[in-house]
Amino acid sequence: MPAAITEEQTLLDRDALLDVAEDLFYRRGVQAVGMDELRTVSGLPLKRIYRIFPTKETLVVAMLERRDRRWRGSLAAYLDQVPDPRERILAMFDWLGDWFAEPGFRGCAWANVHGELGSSSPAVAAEVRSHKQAFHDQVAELVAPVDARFTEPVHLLAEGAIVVAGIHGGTAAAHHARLGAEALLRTTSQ
Amino acid sequence: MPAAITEEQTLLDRDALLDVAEDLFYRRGVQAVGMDELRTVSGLPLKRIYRIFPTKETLVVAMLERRDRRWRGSLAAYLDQVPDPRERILAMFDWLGDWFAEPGFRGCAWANVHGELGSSSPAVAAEVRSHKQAFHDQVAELVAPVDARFTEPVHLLAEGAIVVAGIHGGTAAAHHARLGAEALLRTTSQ
DNA sequence: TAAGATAGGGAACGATCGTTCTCAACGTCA
DNA sequence: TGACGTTGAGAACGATCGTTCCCTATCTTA
Repeated sequence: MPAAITEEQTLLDRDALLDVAEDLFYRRGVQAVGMDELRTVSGLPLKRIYRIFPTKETLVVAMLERRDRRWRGSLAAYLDQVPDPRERILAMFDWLGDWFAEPGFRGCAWANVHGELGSSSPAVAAEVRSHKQAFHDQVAELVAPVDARFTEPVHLLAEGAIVVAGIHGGTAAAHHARLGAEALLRTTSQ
Repeated sequence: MPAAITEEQTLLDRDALLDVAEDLFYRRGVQAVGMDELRTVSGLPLKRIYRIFPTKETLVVAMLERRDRRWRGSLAAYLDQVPDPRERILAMFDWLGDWFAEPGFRGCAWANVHGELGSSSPAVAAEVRSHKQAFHDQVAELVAPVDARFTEPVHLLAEGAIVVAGIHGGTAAAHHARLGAEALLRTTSQ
């Protein structure tokens, strides 16, 4: 009803909209959720949605961006609590296990979106690559204090665990990956 | 024009249709390819398509089934050429690298479809789980002659390599996974 | 208080989805 | 040869997609 929407309100709406979009897109896939459903669930008028995000594609990219910040931030905060470098590497797999155990866990949101839209939307594909690269670099920083040669296998164990957990459910993949990482780390003399 | 379609013709049409569906679904995603496009590209009348597969979902499941037989068969044939048990494990990563290098490689077809339809189609989700379980068991048979404790990490390295290669392209992930497997295998005394 | 600008609510747009139906044309068998 | 049954070609169906537009109601400013 008012005749002027503050910039602050726009940011609030933007965040509320991303909350709804992230939940629905992750649960059911991007193409299975229409803009009308985002309107219904968020309670925001379609006009406002399209003023904040001119297309569905930009909304998807923004959702992935914010999720990336939160996801990697949560991981970093968890790892910061572990002082020992070797234990910190293994803690990543504990963090993954906690994630897998969350209700509604359905694998890697970026990989899922990439499989669905990666070949038709360059913007989405770029955002997914950006996240995956950032996660890889985060693993590299985590592993470097022990032995940088373990960066790639540790990273691949983590990625493999995410995929397997996403399809089969449960936390077993995180434990298996952790055991694999332990075995690798043992190959370096202290 | 004829008034009776032989069972043999049905099998030929079925295979030709699965060829088209597998190619298009893998390249662009399932939801991005309509039944009309399958008709156009395959040259088969829509009526015949729906006689062979009563719904799009059954077509997707059949496509995944056949791809699973071929994919795992190709891997098994490649591994059969390698007599040494340790080398045979590493050869799996060479085979993955060859796969990653194929033009049009776009990651794991099963993971992609699972991300797109897994939450809305139980039949598709079951087929994906079946394939992933079968691949896991294939890795278990491959690894057991050396040391069964390496089954899970080797499997996760392979799954991780597939995801990373699907998003970033290139064969580097296969080489990294192979190096990781070599390091693991060295931890067991010959 | 009157004029102008912008908001919300939701209908409407053209396109496309998976699926079904119509109908003329043909092969098969009495 | 003629009735029947099945086919191919594609129109048509209702639903839904992302996006735009209309119109009334409200707030802001003169």
